[in-house]
Amino acid sequence: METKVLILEDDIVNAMHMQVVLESAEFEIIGIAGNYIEALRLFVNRLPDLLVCCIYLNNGEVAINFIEQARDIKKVPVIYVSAHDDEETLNRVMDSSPASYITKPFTDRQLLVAAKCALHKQMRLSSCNTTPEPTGRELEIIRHLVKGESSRKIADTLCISYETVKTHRKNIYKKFRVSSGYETVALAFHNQWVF
Amino acid sequence: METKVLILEDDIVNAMHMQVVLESAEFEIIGIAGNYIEALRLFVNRLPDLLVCCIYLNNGEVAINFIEQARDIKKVPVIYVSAHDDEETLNRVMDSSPASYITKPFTDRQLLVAAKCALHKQMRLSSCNTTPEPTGRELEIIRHLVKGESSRKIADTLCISYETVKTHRKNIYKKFRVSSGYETVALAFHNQWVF
DNA sequence: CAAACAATCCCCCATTCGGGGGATATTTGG
DNA sequence: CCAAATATCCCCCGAATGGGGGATTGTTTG
Repeated sequence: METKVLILEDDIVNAMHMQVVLESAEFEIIGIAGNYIEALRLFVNRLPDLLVCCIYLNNGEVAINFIEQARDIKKVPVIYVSAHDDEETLNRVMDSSPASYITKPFTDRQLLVAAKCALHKQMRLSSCNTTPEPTGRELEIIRHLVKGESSRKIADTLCISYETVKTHRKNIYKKFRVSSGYETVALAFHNQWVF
Repeated sequence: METKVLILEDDIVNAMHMQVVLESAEFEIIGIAGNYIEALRLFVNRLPDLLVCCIYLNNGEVAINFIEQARDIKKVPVIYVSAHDDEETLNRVMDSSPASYITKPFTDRQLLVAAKCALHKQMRLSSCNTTPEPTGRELEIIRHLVKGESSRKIADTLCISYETVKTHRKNIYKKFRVSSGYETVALAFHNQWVF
C-alpha cells in the first residue's frame, strides 16, 4: 500500500517538483495545498500518512498552527521544508517535534531520505552544515574509489605512492567518521561529491 | 565559467524542474523555449554550450529539425529528453548523434549525469532497460554493503553462512559486470536501489 | 516435466584493506 | 611570521576481499 502524502506549499513549482520526486518512489500525493484552510480540508478528507510542510507561506501563515490542529485529528510524521537555514527557525520547529527538516534548495535524494526517515520515525536534519569538506586530493581519491579502483591502481594513475593513497584514505575515514571504503562511497553520493 | 544551457521543452513544470536541477550544479540556464522558433531565437542570441531538448513537442514540432539548423550556427552537445522509451524513437535520434538520451520520468541524478557526460562528449543512454534487477536476497546484501558492513557481519545479521554471502556477492559482480564492492555501492545509488 | 532460477554452503589462495605506528615538505591562512 | 592544514612517503600485521573452483536444495515457470 502506498504512503499517502499531503503537501502544504504555495510555491507551485517546488510543490510539483516534490510531487514528481515522491511519486517516483512509491508515494501517493493526495493533494497540494497552498494555504492553511485548504490543507485542513484535504487533511480531514483524505487522512494522509505523511505531511510535507513549507514552514512559512507567502500569505504570512505559519505551518505550525495547521500542524497542531491536524495532530488532533490524526498523528502523522511531518517533513518541514524551510527556505531559511538558521538556528532560530530550527529551534522553533523542533518544539513541534517534526520527523524531518530540510532546507531549500534540497536535492531529490534529500527529500526522499527525509521521507523514508519520517516513516521510520527517525529524526533527520538537513541543515546548519557541520559536515567537513574533503580536500582536493581527498576528493580525487574518493572519485576513483567510487569507480572501484584499488589503492594500488589509484596510486599508479595519480603517480603517487601506494602508501600515500592509504594515508589519504585513513584521513578520510577519520575526518568523516566512517571505517570503510564502502561507507565512503555511500557518503560521496549522499553529499553529492560524485554523480 | 558556467556552462550555458538552452532548454527546449513545452511542459513548463518539467522545464522548470530541469532548470532548478541544472542550476544547482553550476549550469546557467540562458532560456527555456516552448517551440522551434523561440528556441532558434534564443540560440542565435545567447549561443549556449549545451542543449536539452524534448524530442516531441505538443504542437507537433519535432526537435530534430531545430537541432539541425542550430548545428549550422554552433556545434553543441545535445541531451534528448523523451517521454517514450522505445527503440524506434531511440534509433531516430541516434541518427542525429546526440550526446545523451534520457526518458521521462528521470531523476535529478540521471539529468546531471547526462549533462556531465554530454560535456565530456561521452555518449550516454538512459533507456531501453537492459539492466538486470537484483534478487531479493541480493538487494538485501547490497543494502548492508552500502552501510559498510563486512561479509562476515552481514552473514551474522542475516543468519546465514559467510560463504553464502560471498557467493551472493560474486553473483552480483557477474550479473552487473562490476568487480568490487565499491562499484556495487556506486551502482546501487545510480539505480536508486538505496537512498 | 525439465530447465532455469534462487538461495544455501564449502575450499583455496593471492591481493587488498583497516588500523596502528611514524616522518618530512609545501601551502596557506590568521 | 608561524602554526595549521595539506600532501607526500614508510613499516607492520591480522582481517577481509576477489576470483577460481565446486555442490545441494527448493521454487518458478515455460
